Amino acid sequence: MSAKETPRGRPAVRTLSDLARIAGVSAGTVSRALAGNSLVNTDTRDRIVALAREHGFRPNKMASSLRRQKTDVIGIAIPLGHDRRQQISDTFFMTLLGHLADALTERGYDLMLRRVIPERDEDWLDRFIGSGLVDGVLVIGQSDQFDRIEDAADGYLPMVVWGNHAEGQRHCVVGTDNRLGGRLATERLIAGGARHIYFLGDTSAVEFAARYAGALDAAGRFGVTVTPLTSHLSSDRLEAEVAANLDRPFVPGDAIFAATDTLAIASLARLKALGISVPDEVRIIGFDDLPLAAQTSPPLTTVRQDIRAGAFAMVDLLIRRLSGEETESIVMPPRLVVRQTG
Amino acid sequence: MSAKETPRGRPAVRTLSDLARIAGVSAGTVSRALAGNSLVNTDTRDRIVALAREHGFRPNKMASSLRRQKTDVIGIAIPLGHDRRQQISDTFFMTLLGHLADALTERGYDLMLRRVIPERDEDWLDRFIGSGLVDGVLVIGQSDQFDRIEDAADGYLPMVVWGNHAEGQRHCVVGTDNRLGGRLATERLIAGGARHIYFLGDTSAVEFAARYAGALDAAGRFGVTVTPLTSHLSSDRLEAEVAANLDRPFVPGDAIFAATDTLAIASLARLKALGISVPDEVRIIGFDDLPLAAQTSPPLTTVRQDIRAGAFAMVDLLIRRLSGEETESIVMPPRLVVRQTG
DNA sequence: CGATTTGTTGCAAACGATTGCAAATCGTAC
DNA sequence: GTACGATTTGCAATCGTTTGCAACAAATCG
Repeated sequence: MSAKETPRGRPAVRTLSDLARIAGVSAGTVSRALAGNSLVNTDTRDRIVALAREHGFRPNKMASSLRRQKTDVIGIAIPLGHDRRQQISDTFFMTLLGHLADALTERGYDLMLRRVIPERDEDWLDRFIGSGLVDGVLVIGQSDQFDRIEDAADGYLPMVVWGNHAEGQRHCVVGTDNRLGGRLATERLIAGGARHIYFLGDTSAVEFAARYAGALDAAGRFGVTVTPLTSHLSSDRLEAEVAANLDRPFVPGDAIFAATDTLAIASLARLKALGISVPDEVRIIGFDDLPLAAQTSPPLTTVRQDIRAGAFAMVDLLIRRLSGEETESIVMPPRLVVRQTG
Repeated sequence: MSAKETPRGRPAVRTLSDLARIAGVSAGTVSRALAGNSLVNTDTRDRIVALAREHGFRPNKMASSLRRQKTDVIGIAIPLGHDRRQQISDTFFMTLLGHLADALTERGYDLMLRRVIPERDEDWLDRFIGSGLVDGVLVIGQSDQFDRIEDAADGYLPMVVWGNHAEGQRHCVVGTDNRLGGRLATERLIAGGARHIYFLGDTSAVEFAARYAGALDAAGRFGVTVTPLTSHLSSDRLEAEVAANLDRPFVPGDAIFAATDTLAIASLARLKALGISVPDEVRIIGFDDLPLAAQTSPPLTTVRQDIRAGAFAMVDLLIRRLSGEETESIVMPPRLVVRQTG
């Protein structure tokens, strides 16, 4: 009982050498046999593969990674801005993550998830990149870390970021044209008679700032005013902040453009509680088109981001960058989905 | 330009030996210095740490893991049953995942996510465990893989599963008392006058089967009938299946117990579209108490699972198992949250 | 039958960090 | 001035896999 044993009482076969001894060949041969495609006699290979299966042997990935200088793991970093402690559970990011998992799995990569709080750890991105743990990095959301991401991008090719695209930026990004989206939503509200628009969201996040800017673009052209109402997304603050922000007298011509469906849905619920009719008294448009948007009552008018397409685009770009290509960013067009709230 | 260079043009310092040469010490000393707590002269340590920072050096985690036989990574496996292609984006799992990420990060572990399709890969769990990539494994949902999980648990201690607890099972599980939850929901419906209950969900998944069983328990005692209506959770089928299942004449005394809030919310929307009033004509109770449940209209009555507590419990158990303890399973009590639909 | 090719295998050196052990240094006490 | 203990440091083996190179056998050719 000195050596580690399997449940069935056989001494465990843990290394290539163990298996090699049993098979009566060298470790190198076993390695080649299990790798499949190399130059090993077919009979030997089959014999070794059979033995490996029988003993439940699997090669140690750490050793393999070290030797090959390749881990077949893609890192996914989720920077959580100071305010949004719980943002990782934000539906949008989670949906994106799900699709990324699909796309990466399909290509044979594992995902390593890292939740990051930038102000507790200045060095988060370089640490992740330099750890040798991952072959490439996907960053979900720029949060307030735009500059740090730019810095990292200078010395590190295999990185793709979900977020907003700014003129002349150096890191490769996939995202929706947030400014255009903001413009579309606002134009729609104005066409419906809005004279004063409340923008609900945290404009210190780059992507939301762009949506806000789009709203201003449209509003400016029609002489409509836009008032930002700061609301954060963390589930513990969201409801209270929305409630506080909507605790005001609404007058005809008021409308709400929410930076996110999550905020729009919370607003909808809040206004209903206040006895304010949507869309008759106040119109609301959201952003994202989460699956739920279609199921609220009344169904939410919103700006659609194609999350699935975005995820697959990110993975595609990353794979190309892994082989050295300097890919361009992709900005996807948003689409206004008109339902009943605005 | 022969060696790899940093953006600023210095030759890159990639290994302990590189840094050791610069610092004029041996690699071992650098290792100890960076590890912090060892027996190195304070001055030398500070000097080395400063040099490391200056050159942006970080030790290679692969090599470290290999040598220490420890990765500081916890694997999270998400088995996707045959029908639920997209289940990874199911809100419940995503919320759980978010909390797991919180809890693990707090303890200094990284997460390695693996989406798994059991019937395409019989060997998924053993492969994950044996890869040497992870120190321990959390499995999110048993799907239809109960037996395989049992097998793996025999030879592998550091594994904790989210799911249903069955009498005498060997793997350590954290979950809600699904049967009790089903009973609570059903009793409530019956107390409200229900004479016939439709169970909406896929009873081939263990956890849902238990909720169904709980419904039968309660119904049996009161002579009420329960009809299962199979509905899957994958986002591409959900809406259509719910629609099809609810396309029937409802009579007074009919009520719906949905295996999941997601299904309950879809039902709510569907009934509204059909002009059937909830809860006046049909009462609905869901399961999970997702954040959205409070925001539907009318707000959803549901059975609450404490996802956050569950996640932290899983991590806690796993940590204890990592140090050799044979922990017991934890079954958490569900709580009926009465809102307005049932 | 010797020389060359082809096909398989073994050998041993990586990959980069960690760590037990031995060696070196320093200070201090006798 | 030597001896002893306490710190610091260096040396070298190790984790388990991969892979270039050389060795070997079998097969082909002249």
